[in-house]
Amino acid sequence: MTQKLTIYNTLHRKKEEFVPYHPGHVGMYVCGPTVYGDGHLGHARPAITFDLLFRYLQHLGYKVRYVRNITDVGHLENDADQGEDKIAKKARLEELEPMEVVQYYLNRYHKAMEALNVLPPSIEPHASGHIIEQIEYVKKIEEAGYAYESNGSVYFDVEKYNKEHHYGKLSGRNIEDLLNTTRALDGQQEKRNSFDFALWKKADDAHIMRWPSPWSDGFPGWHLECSAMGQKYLGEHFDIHGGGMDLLFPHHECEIAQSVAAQGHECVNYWMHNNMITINGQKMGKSLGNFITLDEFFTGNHESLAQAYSPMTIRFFILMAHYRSTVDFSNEALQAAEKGLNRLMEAYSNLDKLTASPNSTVEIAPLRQKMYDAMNDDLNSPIVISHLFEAASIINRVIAGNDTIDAENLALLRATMELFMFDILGLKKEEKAGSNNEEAYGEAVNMLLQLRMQAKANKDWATSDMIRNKLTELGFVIKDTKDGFEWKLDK
RNA sequence: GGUCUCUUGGCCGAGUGGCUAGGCACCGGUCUGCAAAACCGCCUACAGCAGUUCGAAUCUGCUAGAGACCUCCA
Repeated sequence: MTQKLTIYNTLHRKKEEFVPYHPGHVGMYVCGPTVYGDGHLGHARPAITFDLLFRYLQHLGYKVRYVRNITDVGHLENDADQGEDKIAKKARLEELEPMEVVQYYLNRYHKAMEALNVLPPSIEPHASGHIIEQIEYVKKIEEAGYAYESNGSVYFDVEKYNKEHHYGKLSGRNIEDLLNTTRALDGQQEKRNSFDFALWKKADDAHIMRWPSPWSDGFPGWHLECSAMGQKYLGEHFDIHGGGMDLLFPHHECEIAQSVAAQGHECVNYWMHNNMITINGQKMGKSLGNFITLDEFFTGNHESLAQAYSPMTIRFFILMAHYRSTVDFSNEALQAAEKGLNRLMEAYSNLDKLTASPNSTVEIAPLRQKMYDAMNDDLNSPIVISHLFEAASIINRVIAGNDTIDAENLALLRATMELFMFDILGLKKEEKAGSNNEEAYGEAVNMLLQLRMQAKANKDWATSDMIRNKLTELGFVIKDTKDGFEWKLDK
């Protein structure tokens, strides 16, 4: 492990050298999707960002346990008291079992992730499968004195917690600000303070998804699953917790409060947050209804899309921006990504055409190190890509005769492109979207036979026979008909 | 309203005190029967104003604009 990775820690608002809690091992938790709808472009961002990190950490030699949860319970529709579980609501609309809805969208999510070449995490725990752990977690917070029960629900006592700890240390808030920004839509008499958050919610009669607990039949609060499952699979201390910036507050802030309350200490060393994808300058999100699903990108079936964009184009597009910057979606930007990616892929294919010279006018080792430097600098994928384009340029210049490369550098060039393009950035070759090989080859055969017809008309028997003989040799059976031809492949 | 962030060339997007990425598009050239690709070259930007400095896209202040969070959200 000669490379020194630095990552931006949201907790301290600065880049820090990454030092794992247990040498050689990394525990990493990332907030996954709520599976009550199709994944959209915004979901691809954290998946790809932390896939990049996962791949790079593994390349550096760490044994990584990567946990990405599936939220399938507990998110409330509107404000905490009147809302009903999002998944339960959707289920009733579609007259399906809640878990049927979960399974349906989870399958589709996995399919999209696979298309994007996002590696599966080590563990993908479901919130619904960890109700017991969550109840135990609430008990611990209760025992520590940071929770109170109210009408069958349990809330976190933020005011009390804040007397001994800083509630808001991650998001840069303080409790006074939160008091001043009380929302008009509150009306939550159960809570002592508007900023208290639910640990356990009593379910009303209409609520389908419910579990028994010491307090009521109900469901866990939505910050709880990450604390409980993170602790279960990664321990009381682990290295990295990631997610979208929009989860910073309140979700991750509450997680910290929960773990400090339950365990007496924080459990995460590095908090990482990816920025949002915007559309017309606005965040792409469910609530705004301005999202484009991944399937729509892959098929081009959306009014805002000028064409279909392949999964690798989407992946490359996301990697062309740094994960902490916003990325604005536009057809021009995606088309630029598509063309740029093609250029890289073609250059990689052109490696086969290179022949080594005794002398080299290019040196690959410094270029390779620059790619490492960029990755080490808080996963600066745009810089890595710029150096990949430099590598592509070298390949093309050697072919054009403007540069020469020796065998050693050529081998290193190939290894470097494979390492960074395929292993670390996770790009892969893909068939052109919508193309059908067999159909295209068939049309080419038709064209040859058309040419043969013309040759026959011109009594150019040499050309006509040459085409027929050559095709027969290749395994085609040609039959002349009264006004044309037929062919089939006899294999 | 509170807290925070951002504003880079036609478009996307790095860069955080001097060496001024990269991609896409455009334009000129080489190559080519023509084209495409490739190669060579061109375009040299940092919202505005003021300040700090030998020197600022980069630091400070103000102004303008945009966005995020404060409510489920990747």
